[in-house]
Amino acid sequence: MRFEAITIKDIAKALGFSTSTVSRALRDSHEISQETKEKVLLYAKEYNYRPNPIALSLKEKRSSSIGVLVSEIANSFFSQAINGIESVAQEKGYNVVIAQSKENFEKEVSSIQYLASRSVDGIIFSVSAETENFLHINELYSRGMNMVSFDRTVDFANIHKVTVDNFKAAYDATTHFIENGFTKITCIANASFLSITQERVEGYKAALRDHKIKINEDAIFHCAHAGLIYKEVEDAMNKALKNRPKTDAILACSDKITTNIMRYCQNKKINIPDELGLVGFSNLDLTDLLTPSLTVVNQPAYEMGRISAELLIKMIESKRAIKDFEHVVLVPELIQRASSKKD
Amino acid sequence: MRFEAITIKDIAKALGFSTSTVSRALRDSHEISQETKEKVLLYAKEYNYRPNPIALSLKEKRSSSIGVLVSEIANSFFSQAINGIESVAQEKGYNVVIAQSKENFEKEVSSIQYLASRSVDGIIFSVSAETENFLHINELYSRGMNMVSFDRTVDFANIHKVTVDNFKAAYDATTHFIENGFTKITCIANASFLSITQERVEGYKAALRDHKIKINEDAIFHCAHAGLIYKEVEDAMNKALKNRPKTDAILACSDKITTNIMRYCQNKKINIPDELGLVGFSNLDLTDLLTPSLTVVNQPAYEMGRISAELLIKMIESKRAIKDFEHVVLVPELIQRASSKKD
DNA sequence: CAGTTTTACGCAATCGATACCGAGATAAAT
DNA sequence: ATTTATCTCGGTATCGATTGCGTAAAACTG
Repeated sequence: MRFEAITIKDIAKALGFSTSTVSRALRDSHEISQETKEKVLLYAKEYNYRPNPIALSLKEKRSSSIGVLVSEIANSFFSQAINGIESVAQEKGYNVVIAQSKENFEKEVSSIQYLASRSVDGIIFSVSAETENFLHINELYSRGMNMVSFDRTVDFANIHKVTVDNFKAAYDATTHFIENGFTKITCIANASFLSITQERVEGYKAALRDHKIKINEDAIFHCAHAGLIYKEVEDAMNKALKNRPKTDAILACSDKITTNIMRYCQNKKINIPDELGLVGFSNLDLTDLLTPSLTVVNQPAYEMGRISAELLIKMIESKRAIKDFEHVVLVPELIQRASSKKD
Repeated sequence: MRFEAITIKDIAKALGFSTSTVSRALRDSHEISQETKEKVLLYAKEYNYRPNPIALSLKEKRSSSIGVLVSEIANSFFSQAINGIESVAQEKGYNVVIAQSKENFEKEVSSIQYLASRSVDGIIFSVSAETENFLHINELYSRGMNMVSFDRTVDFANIHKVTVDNFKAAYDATTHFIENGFTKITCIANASFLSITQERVEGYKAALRDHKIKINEDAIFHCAHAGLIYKEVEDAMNKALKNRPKTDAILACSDKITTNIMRYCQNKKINIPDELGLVGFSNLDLTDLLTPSLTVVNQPAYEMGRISAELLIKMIESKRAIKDFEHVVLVPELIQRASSKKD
């Protein structure tokens, strides 16, 4: 079955005009008489005429749609970001096409090529946890695709980037621990080559350094699948608590890692914060309801999505190639709750 | 800036063939010599040729994309459902265009018209909490748009529907309460005209009836904005606990209502389950970590998304109009935890 | 060897909308 | 009265890919 819409040709035939006349009448051209315009507009309105965007896309060589590539939709951070992207896109007359990498490199490559082959006008992306090289991104980019990198960004110089100040986020979280009497702080983060991981780990180290606490590289763990798999978090926690019996706090550097650490502590009956302090990066809106309520680093995901979409659309609609690339850095919020405060 | 892809015309010009020959060579037509085919395929591969989907759409009168209308992406149920839709779409070569109603009727109407005007081949939708009439759906539907209704469904006879057994879900949850010694059970649900609300309320009532517990209409509350606004849940809770001082349990009939009730109880220092039992509809994966761990009705959102997409794509690709419409009813799962069990 | 079939390709229309160019009709200017 | 604008409108190419139809050359038949 097929949805049949009325075309400019139908209107032309019905009213006895040519398609060019109808087209011009609809676009309120000065070279069409008032009388003709009225007839056409009336008919168009009555039959609910809408220009076929596909025909327009072919003609204009643009599709008025933008692609979004994230690792997973069903992740509060990304769904909030998509929410922001979608809201701007709607305002500006674009639609949003979504693809997921599922933290898998091959799927990321095929997804991004899929988006490109679907003729999107631009792509907003956050790389997967397995993405060590950016050839696939670079290839598309150098062929002229408009792209904005957000959250987990890439090391190109000339591309718009929208991130949060991950260094500061981790620095503040670590400092918060120290100020609350925790000193044996373990950091469990995503894959080591991700931009966000490096920045967060650096922030963590800097805070320790500034407070004259010795940095122990064995107290830094990486989860290759972004904490998606419980076992990788479990392994890290086992090692963290075994290697360093005095570990008194954990800085969890991603949403899923945070959740899985909570689950681990519940399974192992580890009391938070008495036995172990916890601060996690999380965008879930339930963290205040956990027991103990969870101290979190909350990222302005919606805002990141909005800004990314605005930058991308500005780029798409720009007449000439962009020379000045922006790197927008937003400020994450440390929400202090019970999980990081000793009695 | 614009992304320039190689076209069939470029290949034709480069190799000295006509576009028809190139097209047929790429499609491995029998009327093209082996030699020519090899030349064309080699060149196409080298320059990474991909057919322009927009041109194909115009020709084939289909866009290979499906629209999804939900109330909110940043809702675990819907993001999981979209996840399922996207996975099927990817397999079958479709892309997914997403629109949100934000539980607002006007936005739903404009969003669905937007999707239709974007030439999607079909639409999967769940109506907003404000949607009392279905004229906008019916209008599109009668004009031949392929549509699948999921979750919050509509009362048309001839449309594919994918839902869960909401009656059973509420019946089982209520029975579970009763079996655990709760008898003064209040039900807080979404807007009264939503299909899911009616089914859940009926299930709740039936369970009471079957256990010879008097049904009190004052113990049934409706949240017009699906619990999105804290105040509406707060108001309902205030009335529930005031009007019926003996209320000993709450059946929360949606994700956001559940969360907000938790928040309310925390604010008011109401102990769950000692003072008040709680069972909520929720698809969050954190509910086991709450204190007390939350008894939930978990809906197979991912599966609902997959099935909806499969039905829709089958419909799109069917040669003739569908006559037999399916109503797929999945079984939600009651996960029994601490919030609904007295010591 | 004349006639027929097969092979291998090109031409042109099509999808819907737009825009350049041209042209008839009327009005205004010389 | 003739020329020149001006106003309105139509014809047609275009975007990229597909496909029915036509056809020249090669291969084959009797």
